[in-house]
Amino acid sequence: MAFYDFLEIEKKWQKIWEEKNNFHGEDFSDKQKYYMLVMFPYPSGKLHMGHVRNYSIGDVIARFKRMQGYNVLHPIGFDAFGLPAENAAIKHGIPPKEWTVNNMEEMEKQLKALGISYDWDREVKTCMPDYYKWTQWMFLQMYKNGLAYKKKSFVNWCPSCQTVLANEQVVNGKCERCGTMVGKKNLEQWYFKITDYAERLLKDIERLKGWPEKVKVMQENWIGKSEGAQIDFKIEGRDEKISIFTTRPDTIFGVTYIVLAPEHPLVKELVKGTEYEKDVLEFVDKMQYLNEIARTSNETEKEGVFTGAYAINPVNNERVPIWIANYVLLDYGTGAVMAVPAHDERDFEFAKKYNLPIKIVISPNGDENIKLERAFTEEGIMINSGKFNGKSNKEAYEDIINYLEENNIGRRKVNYRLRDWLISRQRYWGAPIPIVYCEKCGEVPVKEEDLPVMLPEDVVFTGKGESPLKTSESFINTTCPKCGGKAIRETDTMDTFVCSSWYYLRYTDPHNDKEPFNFEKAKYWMAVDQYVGGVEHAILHLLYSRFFAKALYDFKISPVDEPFTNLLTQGMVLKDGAKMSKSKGNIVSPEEIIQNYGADTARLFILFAAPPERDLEWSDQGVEGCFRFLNRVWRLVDELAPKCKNSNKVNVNNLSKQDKEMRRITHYTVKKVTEDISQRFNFNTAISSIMELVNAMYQYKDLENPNYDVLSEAIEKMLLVLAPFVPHITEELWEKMGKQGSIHEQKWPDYDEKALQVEEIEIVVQINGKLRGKLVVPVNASKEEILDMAKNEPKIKALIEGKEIVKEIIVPGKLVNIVIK
RNA sequence: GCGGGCGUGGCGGAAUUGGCAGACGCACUAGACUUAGGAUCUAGCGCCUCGUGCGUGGGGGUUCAAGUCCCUCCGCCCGCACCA
Repeated sequence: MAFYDFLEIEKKWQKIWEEKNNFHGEDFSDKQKYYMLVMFPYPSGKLHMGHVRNYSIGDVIARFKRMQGYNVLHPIGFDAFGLPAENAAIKHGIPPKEWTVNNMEEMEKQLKALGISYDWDREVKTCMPDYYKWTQWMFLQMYKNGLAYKKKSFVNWCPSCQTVLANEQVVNGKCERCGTMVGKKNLEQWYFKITDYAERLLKDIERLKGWPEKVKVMQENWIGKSEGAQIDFKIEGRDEKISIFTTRPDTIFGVTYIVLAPEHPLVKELVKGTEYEKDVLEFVDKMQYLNEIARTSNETEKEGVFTGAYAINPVNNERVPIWIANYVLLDYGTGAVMAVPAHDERDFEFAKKYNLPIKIVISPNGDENIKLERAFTEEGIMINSGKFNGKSNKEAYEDIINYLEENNIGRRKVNYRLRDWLISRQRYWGAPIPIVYCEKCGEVPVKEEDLPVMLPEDVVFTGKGESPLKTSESFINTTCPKCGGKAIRETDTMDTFVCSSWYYLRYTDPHNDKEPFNFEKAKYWMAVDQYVGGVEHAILHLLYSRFFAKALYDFKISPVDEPFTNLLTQGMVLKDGAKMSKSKGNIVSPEEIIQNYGADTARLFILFAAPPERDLEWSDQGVEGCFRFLNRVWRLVDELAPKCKNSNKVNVNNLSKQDKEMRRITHYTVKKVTEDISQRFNFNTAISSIMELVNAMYQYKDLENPNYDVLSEAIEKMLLVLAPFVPHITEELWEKMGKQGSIHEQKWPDYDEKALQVEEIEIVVQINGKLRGKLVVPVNASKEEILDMAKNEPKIKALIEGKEIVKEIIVPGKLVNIVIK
């Protein structure tokens, strides 16, 4: 008997698949298309178990859909720009390109060793000029359409990565990549105007029926829509006004002070030359050095100072003091707030601390004599609010906005938390922003035909806060595309999330050198039918990609305005209850597992141990178990192949009871696996039902007279349904069975409804809802017959003897419940 | 605080519509084969006070019947968090 030599088998088939190139997605095929996408990896050097899980899930779906007759696009590539490459250059003197290319080669080998059915012809690498040329082209389209602009403002600065970060890349005040506390810097930077798309990004979440609720809620919160009013307050003795945003215009009569963010541009003006100047500027200074988290946590105590200036409440001309405080943020709303301590918890806390007046304008029941222990934020009746008194605050909300608009002192306003996407990075290893600065013409975009703006190689990596591109003479000096005069290049590169915001489109036409992709090809393949990846991209990559799709759709470049129809967020791979990490020393290397057990075992374990969305606890013994199962399959087919090779189609008219039962299990398994994969992606239960089939086959084959036609059918169907999970062993056994062609090019098996039917079924008999006996009855027995048989079952008969029967419930095919007193 | 998810044997997890709780796998126990076994096969395996018993985080409810529906409490994980 040949043993299961997984190393040999996997090598053999990987070579054949590569030569035959049979996982190719065909443009414009008549077959129905299916675009199966996994999030492409950063080329860190080695695959980790998270990758293995991601790609195994994707591969099962791709192979399954292919067998079901779809024209499947299943591509892979590398998100290849980014900091680690540059850090390697600083640390070890290896050029970023060399480091990245080596890593990609290594990871390609590992992906191939896993036997994932990628269309390798479509591989994209974002760091190559043939790709980043088009990333730069995308920038130019954004620029042309007014969605790319430059502005100076306080930005997030990671001192470790020595670059600015987008808001999305700051997690709990820390750098999303390296975990360092992020600071603030006032810099001139490039932005994409994602805020123009806030409403559409929000509204279209409704259309994402195939996305997890969790991700949709996260995006909704991130966009953070709130409705209210913008109201102008005059400043006493000045011409300027202060505009505030509020969601509670109904409380405007309760305003007792105004608060500006410390960085608000008016602050310095208001205090200039006054006795308050010193204190205020000191406070502003202090705030600037605080990081985001210390500044914005609601556990941080509220602090503020009076500016000495007053504003006038436009509805009642009351004079209210203007303060600055840490709890007001410059970049939300207008950076200024009207404070209504009676009806806002934060304002209440602040007013108590600094002894500011509290004026009640909404009362729970209309009563004016009420005392507040804390802010009253619920609904009520308007008081102390002039002509709005006596109305419900809900009604007053509308009336007051109308009043403000009529008198031109305020207007209805929708505000979003989402801010524009900061895309400049002061780093080398990214796509250069295609802009030059001309002495005469100023900021000028590079002409499309001059793309790509190539990354130079004569750079010095200092790791010191400025783009290394500044050290390249050959790069920096250029001529103006407009006037031909002397000009210098923009030295910042683009955030790598720009590269990954459109890669799914490039896969549809990866070798096009005339345009980023052909519209018709993209139209054929898009949208992505199933996207699989980690939930850590719930906001970052997934929101940016949605923005790109919409912007490109508006420019008539993309055929779709939502890129991903269905999204599966896989759980993490844990070891000893924690995420695998170097520092914890709980890493299991995919390479080692493949070496010791084979790729098929690795894939099988990872798919079997938990449903895909859930976290998965690594278990060496679990791997062992999966390896045992594959050996069981191997031995079974190895033993039976000679007897089954030349068998015929099953003659259904000539089957014993056991033959029928074997066939029933075979066909039921096909049904179950088909449903588990296609309806719910429950690979774990699909695999367990195949295990049950194999167990049943072991029993059956050792009977006195097994029917080899039945066994042959069972083996064939078992191998077919197992093929998407463990592609190598099934291919080898398919060949052993004397079958023609690759198992992966076979049609997904059907099941025969008739084979599923049984003549007798087991029925549960309950007394008062408790299990008291079992009964085998003909499948077509009537309710009366079933009840009769149940009552005559000796055990049941004894129990109901002499008791009054209150109720009898018969559920055909399931149970009988006799209720007695 | 708000939002989302989860809680089932020693462990990972099944139970699709309210209908036999614990499929499948791991671990464990006993046996067979064997020079040997960490291979393979067979059997057992929720708990206990062994009953007409108990049991899906706790308590209550609806129902002939609840892991599943309702109420309530507890615990854990994830996301957001002074957003005016």
